[in-house]
Amino acid sequence: MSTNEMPKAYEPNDVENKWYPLWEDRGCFKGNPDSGKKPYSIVIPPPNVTGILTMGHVLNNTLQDILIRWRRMQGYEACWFPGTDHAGIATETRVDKQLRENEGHGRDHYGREEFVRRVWEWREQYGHTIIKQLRKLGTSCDWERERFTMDEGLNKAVMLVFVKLYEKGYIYRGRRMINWCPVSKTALSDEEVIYKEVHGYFYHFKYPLSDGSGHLVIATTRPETMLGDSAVAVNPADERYKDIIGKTIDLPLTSRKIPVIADEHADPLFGTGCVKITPAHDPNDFEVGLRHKLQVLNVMNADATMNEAAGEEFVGLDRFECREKIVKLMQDAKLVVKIEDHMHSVGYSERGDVPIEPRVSEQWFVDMKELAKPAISAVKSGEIKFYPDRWTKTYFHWMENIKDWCISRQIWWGHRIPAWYHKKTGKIFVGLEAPKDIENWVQDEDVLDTWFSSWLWPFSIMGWPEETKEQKFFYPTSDLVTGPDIIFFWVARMIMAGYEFKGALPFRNVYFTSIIRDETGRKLSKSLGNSPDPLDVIKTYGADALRFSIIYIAPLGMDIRYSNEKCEIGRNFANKLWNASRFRRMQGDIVPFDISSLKATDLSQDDKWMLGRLNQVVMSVNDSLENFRFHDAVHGLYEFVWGEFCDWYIEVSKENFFNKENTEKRNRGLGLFDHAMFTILKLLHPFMPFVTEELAHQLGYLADDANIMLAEFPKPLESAKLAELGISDELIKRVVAKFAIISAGRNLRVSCNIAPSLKIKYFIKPVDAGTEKFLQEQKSSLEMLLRAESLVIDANFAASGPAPSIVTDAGTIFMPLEGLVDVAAELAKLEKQKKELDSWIAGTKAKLSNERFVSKAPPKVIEDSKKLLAENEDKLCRVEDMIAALRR
RNA sequence: GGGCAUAUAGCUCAGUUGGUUAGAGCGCCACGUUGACAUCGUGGAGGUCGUUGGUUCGAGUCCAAUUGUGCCCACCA
Repeated sequence: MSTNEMPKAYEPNDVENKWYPLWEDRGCFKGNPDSGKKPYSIVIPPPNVTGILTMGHVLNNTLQDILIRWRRMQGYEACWFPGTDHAGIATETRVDKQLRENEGHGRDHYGREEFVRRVWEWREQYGHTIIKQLRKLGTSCDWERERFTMDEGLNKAVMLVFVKLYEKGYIYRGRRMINWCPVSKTALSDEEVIYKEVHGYFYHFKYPLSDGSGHLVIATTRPETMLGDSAVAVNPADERYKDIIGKTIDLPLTSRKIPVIADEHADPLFGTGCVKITPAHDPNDFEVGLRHKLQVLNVMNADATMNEAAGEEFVGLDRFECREKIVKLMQDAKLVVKIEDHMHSVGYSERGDVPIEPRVSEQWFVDMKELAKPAISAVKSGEIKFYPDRWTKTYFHWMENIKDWCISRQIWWGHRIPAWYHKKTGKIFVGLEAPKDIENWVQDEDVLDTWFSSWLWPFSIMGWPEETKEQKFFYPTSDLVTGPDIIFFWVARMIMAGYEFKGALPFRNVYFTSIIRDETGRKLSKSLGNSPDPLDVIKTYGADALRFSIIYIAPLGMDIRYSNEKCEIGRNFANKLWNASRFRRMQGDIVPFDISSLKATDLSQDDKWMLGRLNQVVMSVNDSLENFRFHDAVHGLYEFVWGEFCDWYIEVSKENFFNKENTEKRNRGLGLFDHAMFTILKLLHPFMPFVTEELAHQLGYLADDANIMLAEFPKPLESAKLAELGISDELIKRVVAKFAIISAGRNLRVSCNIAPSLKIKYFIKPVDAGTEKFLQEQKSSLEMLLRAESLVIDANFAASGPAPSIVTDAGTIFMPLEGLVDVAAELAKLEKQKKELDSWIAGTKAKLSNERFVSKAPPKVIEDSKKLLAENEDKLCRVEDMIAALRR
């Protein structure tokens, strides 16, 4: 081995492209239900088949990959089930658009059967993009188990569920007011409506009474709907309008007379207290209409243009054109009282990005109330846990007020509703198979909401309704990682489906990810152009860097502020690992080493410190991951690897490594280094799969055909072993204090402008005999780290002249420089330190002499305070001595 | 209108059950190519924890009020 095999800087691209196919070929990702190990499973939130990888996917899938790799290394039979979602409306829109662009005709030109065929074709050609992209990120999904929500097996599951729920009476068909998207021309569920605060106008119109006795003033934000008005309502308790109830109105711009009715819906305190009632175009009015048996007059077409019922002069107008025209006509007729600016929230269609239109139509619904019950208690009892826990509140609120779910969609791409209508009798047939005498029946034209297949995902992906080994072994799944934006769409419904159809929870833990925003806090979106392409980022920084950085910057349960530059954190860190490994390679091949035969006498204090800290890190990484504290795990590792292992351990090791004479000692040092490095690589592997695999091989820790991703995840040493090796918190503290002396020595050098290359004399006056012995043993390493010409450790040291010095916990370090010392500056520095100590001591003394503190605070706290007080008093003495010496 | 979250260094965030006079990264300043690393090293400056009040021997950490910000739900004709 020679160093020129390892370039100075880590180049991730080749490494990543090399390992991924190898892992896949070697079957590293496979989940085997017969292994006899403990199961650990995750189902991917299926990305839309039309989708391309976004930063949101990166975060979400990195988290899942961390969990799955960690559990796999821990010895679980880990299986990550991947797949894609057919995304009904999105896909249909996409393919329709493409056909229009390429062939000049939209979907209607082709007819249902041909269009659906074209969508499948499209899916074959483009539908695997995101799956390929996920591989670039390093996700260790069991790709052989990839499923699509329109697969035959999943279709069977969907059909069966529909029939079962129909037979149970939970699914029904009804004429209801639903949310209608005029662009997609389909019904939507309540959850697919996005409310936006928009600026509009509040139009106050006069509605003349038919008997000529005057007029009422009504206010509306949607003048175009007046063409469909069926009544004007006033509150029955409203004295102002008592006498008008029962009269009729001549509805302007129409030839219709509509009644004035009394209904609680009218709020006497709002506006004029009179409200126009348009049963076909407003959900509240629809209810009023039902109560009063009013005519439901639909004045719009499916695309939200006005229909014949609106009147001749309005037919064909778009609803917004119609609005303007009506306002104009009302103004001409002097029926406009006023027009006010008005901010209000308007429901928009998620896909079409236009205001939805309330519309009365025949749709299929699921009555969710019974389904919700076990799903509520599962989360209440803690059988299913949410991380962060606060999402349970959102969940309960929705579940406890759950509404019927509108599941039919007037599109072609999706699972077709298994309902047939008899041509003559109109009878409804619902079943898995079409009726035998099919010639007498027509099938329902609608397809099911995409989520009606997604909610079965945790078991349909495992082959349900067939009884499969996979289900027996991997269901319920372990953890679910998803965004809180689909808690209702997906998470809640999966829980309901799990209990209803499998009789068991679908997953035990749900981790809700953060939302990714740009640096200025805006949501990432295509239209804002602030959405980086993860593949570009991977090319520039590496997949490991992207993965690591995004976890590193993800605050717990809050939004992430992302920018590409943040990936430098991960890139630099990968490079740091690379160079630490490069350094190791320069010291020669790996040597035989067995941690279990190690004795305390084999170890330097620095070794013990390093092993002790490494052990703490092992514990905390495992603990953090158990609690889904990814951020903590990553920060702990970063800090340890960079700030402790590289900054101190490698530096102190150099003395040993560069001295080739004591082979035994040197080899032991190399072995210890390798033990630590391999442990670090394993700990980091779930976060940075590629570079860790590469380095484990570069360093010779693994056979060519072995993989770090299948190595055992580090476990902490037993406390007996730690004690046996002389590793304790006390020892760790001592070594840290030694490092503090070195930092102080460097500080002295810089503050006196001593060239770093210049070797100088240092003196250390240790605090006590124990420390003196401890430091004395490590004199040569101290000399090296201080770049000292010489170092004297002497409890009785007294500077002969003015000597810059710094007082630390372990002792005082001096840098005597005859003639070069700026006495005033030194004094100022010491005075500052004295002042700080004085005030600290005064504060602590006051606290300790406070009777109530002494009587109420826990003994441990008091003891610690006293100990610190003594230490700091001692420190103060030393500082004062120094000041006196300088003044002499 | 209801709910959830959040407010800590110039920026982005840590800060576990209240207990040394608050930490990290980036940025900034100074110095530096010392036999892993300038995607680097060494040292340094910089916050009193949104505001007010309270509980407590002791509060960034608990409580109340208040202000700002973000999100969710409901509803406003």
